[in-house]
Amino acid sequence: MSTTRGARERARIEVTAAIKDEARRMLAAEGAAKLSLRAVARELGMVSSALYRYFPSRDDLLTALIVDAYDSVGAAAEQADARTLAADGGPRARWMAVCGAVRAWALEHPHEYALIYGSPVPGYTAPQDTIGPASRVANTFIGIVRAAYEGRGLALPPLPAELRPEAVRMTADFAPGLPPEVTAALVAAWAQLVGLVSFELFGQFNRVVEDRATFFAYAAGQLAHGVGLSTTG
Amino acid sequence: MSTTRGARERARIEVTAAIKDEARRMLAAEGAAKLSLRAVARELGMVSSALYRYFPSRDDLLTALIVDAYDSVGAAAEQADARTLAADGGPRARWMAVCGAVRAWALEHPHEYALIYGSPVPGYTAPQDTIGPASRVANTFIGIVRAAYEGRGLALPPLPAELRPEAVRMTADFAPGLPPEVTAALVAAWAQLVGLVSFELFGQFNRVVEDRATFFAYAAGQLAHGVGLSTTG
DNA sequence: TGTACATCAGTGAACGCGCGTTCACTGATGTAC
DNA sequence: TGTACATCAGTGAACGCGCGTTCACTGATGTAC
Repeated sequence: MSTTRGARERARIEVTAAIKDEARRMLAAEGAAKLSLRAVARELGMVSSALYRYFPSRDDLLTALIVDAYDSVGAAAEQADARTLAADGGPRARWMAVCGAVRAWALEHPHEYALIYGSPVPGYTAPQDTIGPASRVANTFIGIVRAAYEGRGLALPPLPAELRPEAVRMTADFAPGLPPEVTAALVAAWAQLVGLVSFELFGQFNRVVEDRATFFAYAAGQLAHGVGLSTTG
Repeated sequence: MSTTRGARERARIEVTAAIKDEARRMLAAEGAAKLSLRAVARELGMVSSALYRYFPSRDDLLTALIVDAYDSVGAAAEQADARTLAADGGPRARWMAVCGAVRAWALEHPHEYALIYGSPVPGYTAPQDTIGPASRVANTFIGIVRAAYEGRGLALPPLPAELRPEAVRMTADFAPGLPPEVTAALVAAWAQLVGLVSFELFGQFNRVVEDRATFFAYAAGQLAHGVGLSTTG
């Protein structure tokens, strides 16, 4: 009974996965706005109404894809960090590795990247479920900087007085124990990193930057410096 | 006759402008993907086919909106710079003013911002016409940094050797006369600035950064530092 | 082990909707002589 | 100044298309006794 019920359940899991895979393929081909339940069903040889057994609406399918995308880039970041740590990399090496992993993931999954870091999909509002997975990459960076801080410490210029309360609050909210200077610098660096990747991915570097990998490594190094990670390590 | 022909031409200009205005309003209400010729026509009390007298296709209307958006943010940046310059602001003050102007424009025109700096519109490829207007903001920053460089000079760390050829090429292409260190830092700063604005606008700062204006000013100051603009001036 | 019943995946038709674009047309405005 | 002609903005109907979602249904799979 647990095995037979398991059979039906396993089938359900497989079909759900197949729907998401096909949806991801369509996302890559056409973009989020053109993602349609009917087209996904057609491609899978199902009738469109059958998809409603798996996703109650188009928006729920979108949400599932968004959660998966956050998890996918989060896992890529965590793995890059773990690998570097295992190879005795210091905080700066880990920082660079994670930046590179985010960029590599984005280049491999441009439409999933656009889904989570690009312009919001019109008419769609992200539900609560996306919050947890959304923070995995940021948490990886926090971990790196925390390790550096607890090691040799981080030297950062003092915060402007106006920002201090906000930085203290942010620190308490999601990076307790870090100095507020570090938290503020980290949030800025994270936004700036996404700016770099988005520019490359969305074509803003066309006719401007040719050697993108080298340029990205340079800019990621700048960001590391911005959060107080020195050139060594 | 020049006046009569002028009458017809003036009417044409007015209707063209009305179409673009209405399209912009719909952009703000629904986003680029939902922009439809039929809806614009409906709103203007015209029949949809009439729009084809003014724009040969939906994509051409989009292109016109994109060009206008680039010009609009470009003008905002240039004006902020000119005002600061007129008030005897130094390069750093000008930098901060232009960063703030870009952010302010983005907050006022979120969908037009998304149109030019967000994820690309699926199925649309920008024609040549957009290149010129697209560079107005960047050119404003180049002008500021050039003034600083030709004044007291800018102290920046040396470039990584691998990036030098690329930085030299970029300099020759669009910032001749600047040291390559400055060009590279400037391009990175520009991408990072857009990252900051996008995070705020696209909701990535929800539950993270509350006091966005203060945070932005802090981050823009960091960017100024990154291109060698010191705290004075 | 066998039977009666419940669950649930998938079907096929239908609903009402909006879209971009084409085309032959009307009628007003502008031009040439 | 008046007339014949050309230009061109706007009309209305039509084309073919795809979409999300609902609903009553069939038939296979699983469950309880």
